[in-house]
Amino acid sequence: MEHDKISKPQHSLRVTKQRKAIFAVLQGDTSHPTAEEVYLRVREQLPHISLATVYRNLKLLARQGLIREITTGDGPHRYDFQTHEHAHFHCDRCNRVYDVELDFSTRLRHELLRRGFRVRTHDLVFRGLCPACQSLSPSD
Amino acid sequence: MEHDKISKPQHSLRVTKQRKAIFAVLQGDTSHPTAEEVYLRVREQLPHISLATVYRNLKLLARQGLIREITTGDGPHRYDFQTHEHAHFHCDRCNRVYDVELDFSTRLRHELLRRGFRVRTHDLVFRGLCPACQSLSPSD
DNA sequence: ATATTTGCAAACGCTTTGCAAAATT
DNA sequence: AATTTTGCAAAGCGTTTGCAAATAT
Repeated sequence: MEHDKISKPQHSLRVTKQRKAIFAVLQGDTSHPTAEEVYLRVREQLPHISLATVYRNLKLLARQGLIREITTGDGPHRYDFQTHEHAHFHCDRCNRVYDVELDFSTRLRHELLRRGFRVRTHDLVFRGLCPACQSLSPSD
Repeated sequence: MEHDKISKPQHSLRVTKQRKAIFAVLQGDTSHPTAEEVYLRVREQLPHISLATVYRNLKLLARQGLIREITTGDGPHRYDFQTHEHAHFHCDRCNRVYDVELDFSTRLRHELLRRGFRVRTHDLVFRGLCPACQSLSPSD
């Protein structure tokens, strides 16, 4: 107990039906759902799951690097099954989040390293109007 | 809330002492303060200002493009007097936010445009350990 | 057998809001 | 005079947490 910090066991993730279901929902949903949206979809399979469990697992899975947490800067976090290098576009109008396949970080991470920063993750989020919303009248 | 910017009339910004003080604090503080921190500093000048007024004005000034709102993805928003193109680094350990002068968006914005997106803003936030925190033992 | 995980409810941190009074234009 | 802005308190949203029971290892 005097060596708490170093001797803590490594949180071995257990395979629960809730965890599996959450992961599965995300795997089959490319819309970058929020925790609430994941909850609603998981409930179709597990009607008694609690929202807290969804939040807990999304955080956990993200920390493990199995999924990706997206911070849009407006509203709730979004979750992405895709963990590979890519950016996002968040539409001001419809709130949809689009994947943007851009390879930009290799060079930039390198620059950060040169400046002495140890980069763990990064988020590149563009905001504006998506193609669909540009073709609508400004009022509706 | 979203359609404010397109449907509301010209919001002619009035020059109040609160607004001036908030802007001035930000101008003289390169630490990327939170709304709460701005509040505490403004209170030295205007002891009766309310936190709500600070929040309101920071949002307003950011919407006008006079200051920049930074979303770190963890904790409160930060505010930056610097509005020119640059990225940020948010330290996992000390929570400091560093400016990172990187020129990356011209090319990327161009790519987004080609894909039909109209980009209004973007945010690039790196996370990890800053130089100062790397030289400390993991426990303290 | 032990550690983790769950559901529930309550609390949390940050931010926004309704209102009447005050200040700016 | 008209409109915006303020301070206050209350509510809001998204998220986290303490707990005892249930479950996975």
